[in-house]
Order: sequence, then C-alpha cells, then structure tokens
Amino acid sequence: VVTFTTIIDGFCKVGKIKEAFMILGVMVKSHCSADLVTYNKFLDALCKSGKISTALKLFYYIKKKGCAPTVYTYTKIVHSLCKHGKIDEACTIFDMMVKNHCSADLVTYNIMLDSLCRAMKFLEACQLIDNISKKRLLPDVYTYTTVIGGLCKAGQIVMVMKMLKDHLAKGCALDIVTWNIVLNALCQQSGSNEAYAFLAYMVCNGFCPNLVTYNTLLNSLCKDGKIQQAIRLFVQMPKNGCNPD
RNA sequence: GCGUGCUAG
Repeated sequence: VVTFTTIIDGFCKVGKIKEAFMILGVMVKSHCSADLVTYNKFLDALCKSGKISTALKLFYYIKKKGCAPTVYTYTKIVHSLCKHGKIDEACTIFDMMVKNHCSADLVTYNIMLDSLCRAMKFLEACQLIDNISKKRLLPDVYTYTTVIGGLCKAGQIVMVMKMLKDHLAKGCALDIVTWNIVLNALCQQSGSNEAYAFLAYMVCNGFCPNLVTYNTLLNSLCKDGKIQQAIRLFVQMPKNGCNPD
C-alpha cells in the first residue's frame, strides 16, 4: 500500500489526478487495496484543484465502504469547504465527526475558528473557543494567532494589544506570523506611524522581522506617501537577513 | 506515505 500510495502521491502533487486514479486501478488488480492514507491523497488533490463536489462524493463513498474516515480525512474536507466559503457545510461535516466517534482535534478547531473569524461570525467563534477549553485541548501558536487575527478583523486593536502583552508575560507561544498579522491590522486601522512604532516593540520583544514584515510596512508607508521612511526601512533589510523580493 | 495561520503581485 505504501509503495502505491507514494506513486499516487507523486501524480497528485503534479495535478495528474486521472493518472493517479489509473494507479489505483493497477493497485486493485494487484490485490492491494487502498487505505485511508491513499484516499486522503486523492481527497487532497481534488480539494486543491477545487473539485469539492467530487471530493465530497469520494468522502461519502469511503464512508459507505465501511472505512471510517480519520481526523485527517474530516479535517481536509472541512478545510476545503471553509476555503470555498461553504461554512455551513463545513459545520455539518464537523458535527458529523462527533456522531462518528472521530473527535475533532486542535487542527480541526483551528481551521473552523479561522473560517468563522474570516466570515465575521465572531459569536460562533467565541463558542468554538469555549468548546476547545471544554475539551481540554491546549491552544497552540495557530490558535492564538487565529484568535488575535479574528480580533484584528473585528477592529479590536486595543484588545489585541492587551492580549499580546498578556501572552508575552505568560510565555505563550507566539511567532513572527502573529506579529505580522497585528502589524498589518495597525497599518490598515491606525496608520503607518503606529505600525512603525509597533515594529520597534516587536524587536524589543526579541522577534526578528521577516520579508513579510518588511513588505507589509513598506506597503503602508508608500501608500501614506512616506517615501523617505520607506527607503530608510528598505536599506535595513539586507543586514537583517532579508533580501527584497 | 496524509491536515491549519501573515504582506504584496
């Protein structure tokens, strides 16, 4: 199974789904049946190429066959539905997990949380956060970042700043992406001066700007007509190990 | 051998 699945993965990665299905045919003829990892590869490829309805069909086929989809399978489908704005359908699948005794893990929750925030469904997002703690799942960097990103989207910059401070004090996992999200929100909601000051705050806390950090701030400075400041920032990039792209 | 987050184009 591993050999065939690896080949199938190869075809899927380059978008040759039909060829991958042919390998599946060869596989069956060799009396080797596909397992969930194999199916997950197909689902992945189908989802990535936007063929959600085909993916959903395969998903239901897998279930009908008596294979119990794994957390990975469910999560992929949930993610794909979310990405295409089909949050309600994603919720349906999400709820199906409980019924099928395959409980959602942190990745699944993070994905749902992110999609709810993107759709500005903050009430539902809060309920989801409650469920995460009820299930005694420990939030990770993705969770924190998603929550902070959601608050940014809701225009709650003050609360975001409080939360950042709190997380720093508690030593919660944060990374450069978290900071970049806040930086971007500041650029849009408070202007480039605030954002510029925020960069200094970030560096004070031991985080190193990356290419996205620079691009975000440069974009904002240029939009505000602050070309000199932008140039000053631009020339700092190489010595911080960031080559402009 | 499989799943989640940031800017711009």
